[in-house]
Order: sequence, then C-alpha cells, then structure tokens
Amino acid sequence: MNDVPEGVIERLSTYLNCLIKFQQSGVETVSSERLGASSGVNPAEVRRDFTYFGAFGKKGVGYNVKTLIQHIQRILGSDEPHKIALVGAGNLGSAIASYEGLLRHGFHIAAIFDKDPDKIGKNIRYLEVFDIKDLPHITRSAKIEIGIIAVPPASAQEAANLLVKGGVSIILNYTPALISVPEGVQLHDTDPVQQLLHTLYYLSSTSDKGLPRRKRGPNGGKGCVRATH
Amino acid sequence: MNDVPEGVIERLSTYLNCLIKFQQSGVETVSSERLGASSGVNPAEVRRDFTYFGAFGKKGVGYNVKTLIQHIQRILGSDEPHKIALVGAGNLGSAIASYEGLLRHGFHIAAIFDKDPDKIGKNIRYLEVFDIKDLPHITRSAKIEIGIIAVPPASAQEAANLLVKGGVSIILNYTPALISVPEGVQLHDTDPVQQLLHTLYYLSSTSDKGLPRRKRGPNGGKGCVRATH
DNA sequence: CTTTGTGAATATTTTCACAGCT
DNA sequence: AGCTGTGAAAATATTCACAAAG
Repeated sequence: MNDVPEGVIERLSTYLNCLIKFQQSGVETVSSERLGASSGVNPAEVRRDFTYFGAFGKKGVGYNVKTLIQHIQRILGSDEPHKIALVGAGNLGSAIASYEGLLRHGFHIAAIFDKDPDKIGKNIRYLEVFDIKDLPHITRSAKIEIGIIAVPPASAQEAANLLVKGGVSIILNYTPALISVPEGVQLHDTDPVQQLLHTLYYLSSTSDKGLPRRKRGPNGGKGCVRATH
Repeated sequence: MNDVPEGVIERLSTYLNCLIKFQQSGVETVSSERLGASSGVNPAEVRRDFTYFGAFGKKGVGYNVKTLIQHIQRILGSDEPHKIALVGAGNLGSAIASYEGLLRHGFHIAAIFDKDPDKIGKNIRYLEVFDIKDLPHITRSAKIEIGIIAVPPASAQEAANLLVKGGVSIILNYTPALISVPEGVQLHDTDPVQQLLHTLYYLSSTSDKGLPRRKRGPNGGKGCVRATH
C-alpha cells in the first residue's frame, strides 16, 4: 500500500470535486465512465485509482456518490476538520478568508495575523486580526496544523519562521518569494504564474500538433469538466 | 517534436524559476546536476528535458544561465509580453494586480474590469477600473489573450462569457465555481483547496511510509528548493 | 577531468479486455 | 444487461551508463 502513484492522489481530489458537484445536482450513483468523462480521465484509470485503497463500487451499478465522497475524504484526510492560521490581512488575506471552498472541505481559518497596527484588532469576516508577534503562542495552543502566507514577499520568510515556531506541519506560500523551512514541514508554493507559463506552451503549439495525451489541456484535468449529466 | 511528455513542460517552468533565482545570485553557469538538485529532478532527466528542444549546454562546462533562461522562455512562449484582462477589482483582483511575479515573466495586466459602480473609474495600481460591460470591446481592440476571473463565484460564468466574447484564448478561473467555455478556449481552474487536499494526504501518511518517489513532497517540486549554492 | 547528449535498460503508469458479481 | 475489479499488454517516463566534446 506504499506504492500509490503520485498522480492517483492528484486525481482523487479532482474526483472529489466532481462528486461534490454531482451530489449538488442530486445525482446518487456514478459509473467510472461518467466520473471519468467529467474529470478527463480514462474509466479504467478511475477504477484502478480506487483499487489502491479498496473496492468502493457495486458491479453492474457503479459508485454511490455519497459513500465515495466519504471514502475519498477519509483517504485524503479531509474527513476531519483542519485549522488554518492565515498570515496577512491585506487584499490577498481577505480574499482567502472569504474563499468558500475552504469551508466546504473542512478547512477552518482559526486565526488571522498581521503586523500592521492599523489592522490588528479589526475584524475580517467575524475573525479578529491578531498581532503577528502572538502567532507562535496562539497557533501552538490552538493546535493549528496549517499556515497560509499571504504577506508581502519581503516578509514571507519571517512569517514562515513564526509558523514553524508555532508548530504547523503544512505551509502554503502565496508569495513569489523563495522561503525555506526545516525538515518535517511541508512547504507548498502556489505560484499562479507557473500555471500561466504551462498554459502558454500549449497555446502557442496548439496549431502545429495534436492535443496532448488524453486530450485534456495543460490544466491536467483538475476541476470538474461537466457535473450535470 | 510532437511527443514532448507533459511533465517536461511542467518541469521547464520549474527550471526557469530556479534559473532566475540563480541569475539573481550572480551564478552564470549551472550543471544539470546543480539545476537538478535545486529542482528536485534527476540530472539525466534535466538533460533529456532540454534535448526535446535542442542542445543548449556545453560539454564539460554546463549551461549558461542567461542563455538557458532565454531558451526556456522562448519554448514556453514567455519571451514576448502577454496582456491580461483582470475581471474583478475586489480583494482578490487587487492582490493579483499587485503580484510582482506576473511582470517578471512578461505578463501585463492591460485592463481591470468590475461591475460595481463604486469601483468603476477608481484606480488600482495606476490602472483604471473599467465597466465590465465594455470588456468584450476593450479586450478585442487591445488584442488581450488572457483573462483572469476574480469575481464572486456567482458572477464567474458571466465573466467568462464576456471574456470569450472579447476573444481571449486563456482563462484563469480563481473562483470555486464550475464554469464552461467553448472549444478553443483554455480554461484553467486554480483551486487552492485542491493543493491543500493533496498535501494533506502526504501529511497523514508520512509516518507509515517512505517518502514518495524522488523524495520530493506533494508539491511536485514546483518552485526552487535552493538557488544559492 | 568535467559535463553534455543519448542509446539502451528499467521502472512506472495507463489502457485494454474480460472474468465475475449484481 | 451493465459495470466493477484486475491480470496482462501497451505506452510513457525515468534512469543508467558511456561515447564524444571541450
């Protein structure tokens, strides 16, 4: 059970996305064919992806949407809530705080931090902004596991240091700055430009070649193509 | 030259990131070994990745950082500037408008649009916010190719429709909403939750298994691990 | 002596195709 | 009849290992 291809995990969260859309449309059962079509994945691959973790379907019927969602959430670890410390109460921080997708997957912003005295004490979406100095203490005592860095690039490393001191295991860096963290902390850079660059290649070469493997774009099929029917 | 693995393109933008960091540190030449170490990629794979597009190195020496950057930029298509229409002048839109990584890779925000009369006419970072009604006309006459959607989810499809009418070829959707576009338009969903979910899996299973292939985290090695030596 | 570029070998991932369950 | 779960085949991707170049 060690040899789960990395791609499987990536696709699992894509399936989850699609399944939630299906659920919202009132669909109760999906076949690997339908789920595959929505996710841009070959039906056989959908089935095999699940077999790494068990046998969730019914032969001749398909997969129960609700049950499958629960299985995937358990596999990914999003079946139980996770607390987030958001560092930065500027435009980006405010945008992240209002992002509804987080809540839907059990992610809670437990505390917001900033350096700016003008922002400290104010509220963002019924959450008080705390002084960044108190981050390690608050994060540790609230057992927060995830930190999101949404500060100006120049302060990114400082924010990371405080998060590490606060004991978080996952850091999402929304800054173009290169930051470093000790072993054991998972750093995840989310650079929107990287995605643009990737897309760009397929744009300029669309004319002189066939579509890439499996006829999906550079996105890699993340996100659900069609959920309703 | 059709059969370039998709992974190559993804790694190319990772290399580019690292090379820019190297350049900023004053490094002039890199070996595949060093570039590979910084990107979390096997040196042989680094070399092979380049051979899909040519022979950019000098035997016994390595790759010239500046030249290699130019080559990769040409391959990806980021050697010439690209214009972006940003839809949504709220928190998220403002954050994107101030994101310095865009400019560094030749992406220019050419126009910002919003629906809200309070925002129209105001300035965000010396760019006037235009009425979204004028989007198709402005986008078309300015030959803008890329649209970024940063509006509330409920308006996302509407924004996409206007962008399509304006003739853009690439749309980046920063909304959790599911939107659809006609063939020929590249839609790219950028869901921060997807990344969190992916990371979460590796978090919970860190204890009971060795690191995934090639000992890099769920990030997939995007971003440069170490640029300075 | 160092490091590229690459044929050949290896490893991994994806897809086919079908037995077996409902 | 319809669809899953899975061996076996095919397709891809990665790594080794070394000849050739500076």
